[in-house]
Amino acid sequence: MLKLTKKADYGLMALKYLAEHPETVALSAKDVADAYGIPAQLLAKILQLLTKHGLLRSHAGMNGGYALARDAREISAYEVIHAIDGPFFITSCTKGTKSCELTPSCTIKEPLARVNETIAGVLKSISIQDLAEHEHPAGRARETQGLVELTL
Amino acid sequence: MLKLTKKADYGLMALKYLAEHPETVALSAKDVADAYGIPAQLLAKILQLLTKHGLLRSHAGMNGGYALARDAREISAYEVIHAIDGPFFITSCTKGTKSCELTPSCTIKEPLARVNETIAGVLKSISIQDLAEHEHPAGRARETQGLVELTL
DNA sequence: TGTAATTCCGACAGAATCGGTCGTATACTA
DNA sequence: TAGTATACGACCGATTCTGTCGGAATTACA
Ligand code: SF4
Ligand code: SF4
Repeated sequence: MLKLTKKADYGLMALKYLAEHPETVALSAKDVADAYGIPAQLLAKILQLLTKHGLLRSHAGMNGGYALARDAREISAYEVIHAIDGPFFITSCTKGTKSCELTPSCTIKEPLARVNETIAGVLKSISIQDLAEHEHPAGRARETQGLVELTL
Repeated sequence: MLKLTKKADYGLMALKYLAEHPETVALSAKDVADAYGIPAQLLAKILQLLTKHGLLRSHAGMNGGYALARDAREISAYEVIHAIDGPFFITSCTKGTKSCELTPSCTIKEPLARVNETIAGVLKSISIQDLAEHEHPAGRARETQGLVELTL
């Protein structure tokens, strides 16, 4: 139910971690996994996905690892989710293959498609940088403020 | 992955259908199920859930069925989802029971909680009425417009 | 009073998705 | 050449989701 997968969750954590260590050339999957207690092999696969989608740059071999492919503020949460979990749809229709078979009779897929766009917009408006900035427990620091318009 | 369950989907369809038939006193689960091709017994259980949460009023026996408990514009998509799928959380933490065990080390749950609130806000701003109004294929009719604010 | 329609409820099974592991191949560095 | 790290695919157990079944309680109506 409208829930992020843990893989996406882990991916966001990892990217944030990388964003917080800009000085290092590259961090290995294991480094990041250990920092949070994420299963290392699983995170490795996630980082590979992110690399394949151009969000990270990887380097094999000793002292290898991963680094952000662009500035943290140019990577949106939407991209991360999309890279890890595939196309973003809140409904089962529009899902390319295997759409729900009552698509023809369904009368709410249109409005839901707009809801989908709205939520996607929210996700697109959030950058890794935004996640990293808010260490501050009390959020009294400069606040990123996005305005999302919903037109049904 | 950030996807509506089919139950919630069906629930929304059913409520919309009820909203479109205000003249009838009550419609049986089977009536609605047949109208769209939804498995009848499954829809029955869904409608029962919605009843238990006060979104519908039910009446057993012959000529019984379900009717909206309030005006269609007073019922939000959020309530429907909440009634059917339970508490709304995009993350696995904050989920009361069985939270993800790396909640302590996790540094993104705070920002994600705000994203959660934002999306919940989007859902709350959508009423059954909104869904029902937009039969019009080309959405050039009066548009419902909500503004959702995202503050990370 | 009896019967049909209908809600109500719990249990359950099959399917799909998800989380995580393993094994191996490949690439890079020293 | 040895060691470190990514790359990739197969696989499996756990969980969640979808849908079905069976039966009990309610109500209308003949
Ligand atoms: S078609 Fe209607 S029911 Fe089927 S998935 Fe899309 S929205 Fe949900
Ligand atoms: S704690 Fe962090 S990792 Fe665990 S669910 Fe919440 S957000 Fe995801």
